[in-house]
Amino acid sequence: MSKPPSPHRPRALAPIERIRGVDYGVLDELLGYSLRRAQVAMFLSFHRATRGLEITPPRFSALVIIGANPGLSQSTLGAVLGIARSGAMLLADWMVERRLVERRRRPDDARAWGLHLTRRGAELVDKMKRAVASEERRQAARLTVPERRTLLRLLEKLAG
Amino acid sequence: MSKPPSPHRPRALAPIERIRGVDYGVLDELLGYSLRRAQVAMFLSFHRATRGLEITPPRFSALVIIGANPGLSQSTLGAVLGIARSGAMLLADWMVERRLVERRRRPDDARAWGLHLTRRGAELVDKMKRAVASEERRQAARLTVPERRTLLRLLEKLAG
DNA sequence: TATTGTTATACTCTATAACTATA
DNA sequence: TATAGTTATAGAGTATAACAATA
Repeated sequence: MSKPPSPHRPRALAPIERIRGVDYGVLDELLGYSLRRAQVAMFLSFHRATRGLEITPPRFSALVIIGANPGLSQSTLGAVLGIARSGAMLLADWMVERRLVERRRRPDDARAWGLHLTRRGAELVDKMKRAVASEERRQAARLTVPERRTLLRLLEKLAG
Repeated sequence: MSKPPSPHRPRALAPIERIRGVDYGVLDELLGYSLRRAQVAMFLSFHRATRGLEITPPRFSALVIIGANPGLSQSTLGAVLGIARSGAMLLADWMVERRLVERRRRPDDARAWGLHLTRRGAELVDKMKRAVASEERRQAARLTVPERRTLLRLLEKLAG
């Protein structure tokens, strides 16, 4: 790989500690705040799983989605991830540069690209899926198995 | 108020829709992804509650924390919010400029500022607390009351 | 030496807007 | 007219590093 030794900064990776002696007031009763804390915790878990790779949650999601939906257009990818077309394009550029994804013209619509995982991309996704799921299980070990299932269900219900 | 008509962009406020016909693969089973979707949903709820105000979740959290802990230092505020000292300072500047917060010297430590809500700040926080909690109840109406309580508990347990 | 606040700087992510090619 | 992709630009948020004053 002809990539420079990755000036990839570690970017302050620490959980949001609960500070002793501080009163969190109404924050402790708000879903928004609890969600953020939980999300930071899971982000750290994700980071442990993908250490050394240059992967972020949106990049991981994009690769998984492309793997499950070969030929997906960039616009649809953006819609799935909840980002603008222009951002989806940058994401696609990033994946293409690393030869994880290929753009192929679509026979049905000459405007759109179809995104496809390369062999290399598929292998990486498989590896990451396993690592992320495994590290997630480790983090979620704070919960019982039924609790984890309940949490997933309630989150889904909340997000609608 | 002598503030310009707020060049405050609305910043693409839309939920992350589930796109029909797209296979989400393993994402549907990962807590990380579900947490993000739920968090976006709650952010939108937060935004509806604070519409017109220039408030963001970190600013709201900061004001609540300062209200509950008068005299808090900027460094501690940063630790509570999980951001760097320099960012906590910018946050404090923002609140001081709007006369929501005052910096007062602390008798015990001449290096640190103590942060205090002004009258105006306290009033705003009270108003926002009610609005955010009320809008959150509306969003969380997708859940039953015990479900909401369970969700809060599981999130807390997960974040540790 | 360590910590608080401060300043300067840089980087990441993502949005908006305008443009082009095609539908 | 509408949509996919592209490009350029801008802004929010937050990090790191270095410095002064104080502990």
